[in-house]
Amino acid sequence: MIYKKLHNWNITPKEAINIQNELKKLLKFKKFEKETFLVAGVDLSFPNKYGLAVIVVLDQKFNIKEIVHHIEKVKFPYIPGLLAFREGPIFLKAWEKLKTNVDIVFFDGHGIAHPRKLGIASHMGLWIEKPTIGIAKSKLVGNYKEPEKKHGSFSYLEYSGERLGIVYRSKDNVKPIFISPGYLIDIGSSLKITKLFIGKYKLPEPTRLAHIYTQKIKKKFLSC
DNA sequence: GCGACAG
DNA sequence: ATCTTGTCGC
Repeated sequence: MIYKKLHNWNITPKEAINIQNELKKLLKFKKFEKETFLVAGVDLSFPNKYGLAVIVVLDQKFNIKEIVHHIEKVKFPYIPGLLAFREGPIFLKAWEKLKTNVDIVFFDGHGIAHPRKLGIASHMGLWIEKPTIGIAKSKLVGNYKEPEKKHGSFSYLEYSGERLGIVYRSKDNVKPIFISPGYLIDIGSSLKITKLFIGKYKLPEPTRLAHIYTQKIKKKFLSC
């Protein structure tokens, strides 16, 4: 798949923050209305000094339609708030190898639930020009009330007077997941679509499967 | 200055 | 994320 090159990746943390402040002005959100669609889940692992990105495409019945991956040396450190500058470039190389035209992409991390409203899901959404949703296992910023222990319960994640995401209990008695829209989708649709992809586990199938493959391919890579 | 801090 | 086995609890 193709994408729009919005800026260089060879930059300093300070420049990265400036880029985020500029890109957030381009964000748009809307209701997702397609009835039939394909989704993709993205995740990365880090064997040694390398970054390994995996993209798994699923249909609405959780059937795997395509899987692609890409490995290359990581060039940016992990800094809270700047995750996209570490994982984004590697994900985009994998995206180039993808042949299936997907309708929504789930990322491992936040969307607009970010200090500058530009988490990795929002950032990559702007590059690939597709609706994106951020699925994080812990919060980066914001306040919220702990959801009830029963699966299906949720509360809102608020930051600087705004509702940026949802804290959703996907299964009984498990830590909730943090759902936030990335780009071209609103909060309501993000929750609705995410619910459709929760199977037997806490994490939605797209990112859960991407994570499994990220670990599997990493082992092969390390053993040869 | 102190605490928080996606993966 | 990564280093790593068993183990407590639903």
